[in-house]
Amino acid sequence: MAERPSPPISTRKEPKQARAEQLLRSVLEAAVQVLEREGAARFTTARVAERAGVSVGSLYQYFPNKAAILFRLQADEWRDSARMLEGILSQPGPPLSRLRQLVHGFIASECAEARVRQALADAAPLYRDAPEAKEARQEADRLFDDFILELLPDLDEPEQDLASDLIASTLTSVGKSFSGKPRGKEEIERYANGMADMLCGYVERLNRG
Amino acid sequence: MAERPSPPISTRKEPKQARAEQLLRSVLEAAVQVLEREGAARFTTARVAERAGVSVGSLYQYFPNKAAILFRLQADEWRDSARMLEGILSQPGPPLSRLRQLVHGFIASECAEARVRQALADAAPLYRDAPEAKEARQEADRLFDDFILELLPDLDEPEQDLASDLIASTLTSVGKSFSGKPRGKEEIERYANGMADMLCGYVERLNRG
DNA sequence: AAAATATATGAGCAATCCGTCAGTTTTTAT
DNA sequence: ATAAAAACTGACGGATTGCTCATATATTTT
Repeated sequence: MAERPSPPISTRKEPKQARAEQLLRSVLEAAVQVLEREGAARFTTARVAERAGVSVGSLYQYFPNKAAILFRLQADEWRDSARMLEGILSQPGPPLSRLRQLVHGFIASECAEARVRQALADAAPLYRDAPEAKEARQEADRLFDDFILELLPDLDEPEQDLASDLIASTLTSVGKSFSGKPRGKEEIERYANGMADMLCGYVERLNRG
Repeated sequence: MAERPSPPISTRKEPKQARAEQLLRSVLEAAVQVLEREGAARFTTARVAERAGVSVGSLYQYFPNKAAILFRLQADEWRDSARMLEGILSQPGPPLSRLRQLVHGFIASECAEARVRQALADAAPLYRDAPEAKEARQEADRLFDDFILELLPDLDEPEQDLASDLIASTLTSVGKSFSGKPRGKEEIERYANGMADMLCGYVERLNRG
C-alpha cells in the first residue's frame, strides 16, 4: 500500500563496554555530518562509517540497517521537541504568549540546523512508515494536545482535534518550508512573529465562538 | 553546497511525428502510474518504460534523464495551479471569499491525487535545485503575489512579502501534510474551512492594522 | 594465564540502477 | 521505388550501494 516494505528499525544490540558506547556516539555524530555535508542522497553507511573512523561492520552491530540510523536521528529530534514543549507547558503566563514562545522556538530550532533537517526530511521515506515512527512521535503529540486543550478549553472535541492538526502542521511544515532557504536572524524573527500573529488570531477567533 | 550536482533537465528532442507524441504521452502517463503504485523509491526509468510499453532507449530520446521526467510532472502540476489561480483571480466577488475558494481548491486537488503528490514530493531532491525549477514556479508565484496585493492593498511591501510567503507556505505545505493520510470527503471540507478561517482571520487582522 | 565474551575489521557478494549505442524498423521525402 | 530522416529497440557497461561473514583484536571473567 505504501512506500517500501517497511524495514525493521529496532536497535540491534546494546553496547556493554565503554568503547562501544563511544563508537555509537561517533557513528551518530558522523551521520549528522554526512547529512549536513553531502545530503540525503549521498548518505551511505560506508560514508558514515568512514567519517566516524570505524568500519562498516561495526556500524551494523548497533544498527540493523541504514534506515535505523536516520530514524534514530529523527527520534532524537522529536524528543528534543517534546522537551521544549514540556518547558513551555510548565511555565506560567497567559496561554497565548506561550503559543508565541512555541512558534519562536520551533522556527528557531528549524533554522538553526536547517541543512540537517532538510536532509533528514528528504530521507523520511526510508523510516516514515515504520511502526516505530508513530510511537516515537507520541510523546510530543500528547504534549501538544495538552497544550491545545489549554488554549481552547471550551471547544468540542472534534473541533479541538481539527485545530490541533492545523496548528501543529503549520508549525512543523511551514517552518520547514521557510527554512528551505538560508535566512538572516531578524528575518527569522519577523517570520516567527507573523506566524505567531496568525495562529494567535486563529485561537482567539475560535474562543470567541 | 546543496544536494545532488543538479542534473541537466531541459528536454532533449521534440517529437516530430504523431507516433512520437503518442509515445511521449504514454511515458508521462506511465510515470504517474509508477509513482502512484510503487512510490518514489521504486520509480525507475526501466519500470516507466515497461509500463508504457516502450523501450528505455525511446524514453531517453525525449528525456535526458530520470529527473527530467519527474520535473516535467511537477511542472505540469505547477501549471495547473497557475490556471486555478487565474480562474479565481478573474472571478468577481469579495477578496476574502475568493481566498476561501483558493484554500478549498488547493486542499481538494492535493487530496484528489494524494499518493502521486506524495511520491513526487519524495522525489523532489532530484529536481529541486535545478535552475529550471525556479522558472517553472514563477508563473504561479507571480499570480499569487497579485492576489496578495489585492488582499492586502494597504500594506508596506516587506510586510506584504512576508504575508505572501506565510500564506503560500501554509496552503502548500500544510495541505501536503494533511493529505499524507487518506481522508474522507467531509473531513476534507472541514479542514479546508478551518484553514480558510485561519487565513482569512490573519488577512483581516493585517488590514485592520 | 587461559578461557570466554564482547567488539572491531574490511574484502566482497548480490542486487539495483542509470544511461548508451549499434543496429533495426517505420515514416517521410524525392 | 529509392534514399534520407526519424523513431525505436534492448542488451550491456559502468557504477553504486546495502549488508554479511570469516577473521582478528580487545576486554572481562575465571
